[in-house]
Amino acid sequence: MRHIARSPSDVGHALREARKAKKLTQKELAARSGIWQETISKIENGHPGTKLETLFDLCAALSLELVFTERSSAPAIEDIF
Amino acid sequence: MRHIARSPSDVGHALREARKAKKLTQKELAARSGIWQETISKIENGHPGTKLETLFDLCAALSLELVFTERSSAPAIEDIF
DNA sequence: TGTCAATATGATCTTTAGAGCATAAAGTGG
DNA sequence: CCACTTTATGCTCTAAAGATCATATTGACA
Repeated sequence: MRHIARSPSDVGHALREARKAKKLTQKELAARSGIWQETISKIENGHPGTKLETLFDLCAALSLELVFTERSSAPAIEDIF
Repeated sequence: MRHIARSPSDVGHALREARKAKKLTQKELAARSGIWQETISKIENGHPGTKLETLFDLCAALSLELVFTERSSAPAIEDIF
């Protein structure tokens, strides 16, 4: 799993893909992360204003990490391998 | 440039390193990103609650992108090459 | 060490995320 | 179709981010 994100809605997309890849429901992820299912739904759908703390709680529960890199010229939202 | 971030303060660290690598002052970055110098200072120092919108504004101004990946077992905060 | 740039801190104010709860809508399998 | 699960939406309330300005502190260097 590897997703490039350049906007909050990309983040929502990446989180949803990661969650699905691990076959978790929002409810299960909520239980693991401490973030409410309703909030997860909103984040996955790109609602504005998500805080970094919330993001990292979800990342931890999904065993994800964020890597900052120089911006590539490659296409944005899509998955890369 | 490549930084792993697993917490908001890692993000602050990564942003500061990226800004310095590009030889920009907080003031210059503020002008480019639309985020206030005071706010940049707080983010770099790990003040809580930074929003994704703010982060991406800074990333855009620094030509950075975020990549979500499976968590490695490698050491956390440090830079990797 | 004096000056100016760079960064940090601190206060106020406005806006809003997210908790928390209820419930609607959408999916899905029998 | 129906019942159940999953996801989305909507509400109120409270805590807090970030804009904004003012100022303190730190850092560079001539």
